[in-house]
Amino acid sequence: MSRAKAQDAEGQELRLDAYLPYRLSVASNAVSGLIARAYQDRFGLTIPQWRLVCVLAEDGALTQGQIVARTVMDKVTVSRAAQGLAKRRLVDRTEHAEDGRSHVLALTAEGRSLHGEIAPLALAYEAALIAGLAPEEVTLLKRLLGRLQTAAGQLAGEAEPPRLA
Amino acid sequence: MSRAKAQDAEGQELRLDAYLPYRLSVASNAVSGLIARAYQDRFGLTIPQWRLVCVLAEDGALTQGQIVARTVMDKVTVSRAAQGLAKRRLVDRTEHAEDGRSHVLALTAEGRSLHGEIAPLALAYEAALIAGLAPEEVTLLKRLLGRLQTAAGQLAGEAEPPRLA
DNA sequence: ACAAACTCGTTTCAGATGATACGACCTCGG
DNA sequence: CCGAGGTCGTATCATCTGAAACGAGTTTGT
Repeated sequence: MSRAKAQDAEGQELRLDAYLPYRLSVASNAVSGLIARAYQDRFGLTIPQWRLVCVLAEDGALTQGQIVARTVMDKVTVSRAAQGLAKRRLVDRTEHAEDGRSHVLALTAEGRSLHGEIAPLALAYEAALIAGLAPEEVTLLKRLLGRLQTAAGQLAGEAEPPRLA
Repeated sequence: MSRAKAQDAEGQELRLDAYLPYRLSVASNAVSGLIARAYQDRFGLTIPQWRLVCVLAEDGALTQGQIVARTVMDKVTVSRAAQGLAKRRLVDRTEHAEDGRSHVLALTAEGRSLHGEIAPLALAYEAALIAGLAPEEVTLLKRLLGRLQTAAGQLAGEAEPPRLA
């Protein structure tokens, strides 16, 4: 009995299947793998490239730095994705007028057309994934994911680990 | 108006910030990065190694094949994680009595002791991550993640993409 | 005006990842 | 038996990733 009490005091014992970071990682890998294969097979796009196309279609022309801030990608990843897209003439890189270091990225007509093709497929995948869920569950899920992300960001900023219970 | 109607018929337009696979990936990367750094810095464990330690502590001795089935990891990943742990004498690899190809992995005393050290930290991280959430929200989140995982698995099995709406 | 310090983006390098091929072993049918 | 085909785990390779160094350009301070 004192053993059970000690466990309560420490929080529950650890079970991998119930461990949130594990569940999150497994679910994310399953979904990302699915999506990645679809875009790769159908359009020859990697996920970073797809994200670039997507934000450029949404926001118009952006510098790489802005894309790094907008999406949560490393600047190296963005750089490579931009090179790949530029080589295929899906985006246009023009010199930034006011800053000689920076380039402005924008979709070409072909890039916009590609985005128009992929977007319905992307939405169909999302719809298929959440087919079994109630709309309010989806809303809540997205909100919770956002909270986890910010919580992880804050904890990463702190040098110290969380206090042990 | 006919334009808005057409959008409705296709489902909403695509916005990256609201796109579930994106949100999931970003949240997972943030959490995994945090956890990975913590285990690496404090105990010199990679995430696959940590998962191995965890399932061995939970389930006792297992073969690598069983671990592959139990966790969702590639057999190559498991193989390398097991080698690393064996080199540090945290797990013991003994020949399988009935199958000469297979090895049985089990935690050594040192491995169990390490697990005892990490588990509270792991739980503290989880607790810190979900600090802002209601308990029933956490339960629901885990269930929803499970559903996404199975949905992704099913879709990956099918050759065809989801029907466009 | 000029040098130090900073930012943008690329390159390089080291580590992680997973598909594939492989060697070793087991099993099953003849 | 024994050979075909399967499974367990490892090795190899090609790819992806991000940390760090770097060149080019800009800003700041004096």
